Amino acid sequence: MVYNTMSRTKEPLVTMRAGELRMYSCGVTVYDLSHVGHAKMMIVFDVIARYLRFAGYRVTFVRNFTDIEDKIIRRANEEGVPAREISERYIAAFREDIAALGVQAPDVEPKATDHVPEMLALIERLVAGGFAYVVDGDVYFEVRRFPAYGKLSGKNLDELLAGARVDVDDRKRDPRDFALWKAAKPDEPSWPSPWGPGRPGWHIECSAMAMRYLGPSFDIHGGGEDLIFPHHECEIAQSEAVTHQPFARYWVHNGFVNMGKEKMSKSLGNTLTIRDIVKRHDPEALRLWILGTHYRHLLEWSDERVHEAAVALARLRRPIEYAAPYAASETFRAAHEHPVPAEFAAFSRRFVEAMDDDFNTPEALAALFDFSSALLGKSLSPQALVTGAAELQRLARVLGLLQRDAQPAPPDVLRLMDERVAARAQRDFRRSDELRAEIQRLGWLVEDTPEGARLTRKSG
RNA sequence: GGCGGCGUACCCAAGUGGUUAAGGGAGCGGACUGCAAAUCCGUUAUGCGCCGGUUCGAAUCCGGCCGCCGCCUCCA
Repeated sequence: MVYNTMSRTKEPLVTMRAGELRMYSCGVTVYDLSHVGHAKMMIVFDVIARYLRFAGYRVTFVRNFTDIEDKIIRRANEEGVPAREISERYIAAFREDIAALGVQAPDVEPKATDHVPEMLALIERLVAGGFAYVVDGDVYFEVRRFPAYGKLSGKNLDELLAGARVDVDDRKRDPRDFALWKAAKPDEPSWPSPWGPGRPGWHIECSAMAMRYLGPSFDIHGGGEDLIFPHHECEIAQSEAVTHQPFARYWVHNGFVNMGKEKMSKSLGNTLTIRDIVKRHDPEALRLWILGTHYRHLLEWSDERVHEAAVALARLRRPIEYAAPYAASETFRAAHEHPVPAEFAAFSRRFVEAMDDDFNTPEALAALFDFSSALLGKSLSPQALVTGAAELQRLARVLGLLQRDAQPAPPDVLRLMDERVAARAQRDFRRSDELRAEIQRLGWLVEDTPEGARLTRKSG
């Protein structure tokens, strides 16, 4: 089941082509560093894509870059460099940031400026079909000609007009009409067009790129909830006016990350960049924190909550650390080929059921935590522990968690461990404790167990 | 004003008609330990913003009220 903004209900997921799923999600406008809000959106759609693949779909995932836009141009003019330099700079920064978050690259990452011909073709068809009109080199979509306008956001045209704070531009036939093409102003990048040099409006790029890579009608279209109106509403209008078929079947929108009670936004100056967060938190902890709340719900930024997630992550990971020595040994080399014990099947089933229910990651995580407890609690056979831990990791990876295998300790840590074992044998606990503290400084935790001391990497 | 969302324990957060209201964090008591850590056991909501109603039965449905938030303008 997937919650569809269009119907405002959860609907069974039925793809247009059996076994195949085509998905488009609106990317970022590259004029500045990305913040936690972007991180949430990227992680949410990363998990959706991962899960759909896990569930057996052949997924084609497209996510664009908006690399021509007012704010990019303004910034370029401020710095006295070409717009392209700004967009390239922040595309590179964006890629670095989300790679640090473990977000997998989509199948296609188109840039708006590489698809101007496709946009022009679309606009020409809209003009030819009477859905758009030209004024002084600008081209506007005439909302009145598309009666379904408002169907996604639940707005009706009259109310839109009543509360209209839209820019009053008398050249437009109606204040609600939106720009498909903007005539070039001095000092702006421009492309030739049948209506003179200019640049594309914001909405048309997504229609053009989605259609180019996914066809006129595809399965899932996603983005932040703020894009429902006007962005996605406009995409639907301009696309469906041309194609006469549903642009996307399912509209999926993620909830925001707030700073305190306020929305995070550049204009309020309360953004927190991904880079700043990654400096002080394990990226997987950030991911766990984000996935601990349903994707459609609002999240309030808190360093404390992310820290708690780091602690929880260590717990989740523990069975993998415990299983590592066995898994590495010769005897269990083929452990992955052993079937997962039946007693663990319930956890996998619960995980899948949760994810099938509109990507309910909090519930899926609960299943993983219970799984983890089951692996830690009873004294399992090494074989059960190894296969169970492998299954736990396989599921966690669908959420982008527990990506790393347990790592062997470096030689200097092992040397200190040997020293500590010797000290303890002589009941020299003072020395033993010193060594334990020393090892901790190197990033490893020492746990004494009946089977001897165990080393685990410190996390969070 | 229009549209939408939220209010569940000390904190975060699932659950949207039916056994004892998930899970994580935090606290407290205990076991284990040389001490720890980890783990385990016990414990912290007879109640899910408030008031009514429907029902054999509601956190879940309906009505009203209170509080918080988002969109309607660039925004993930």
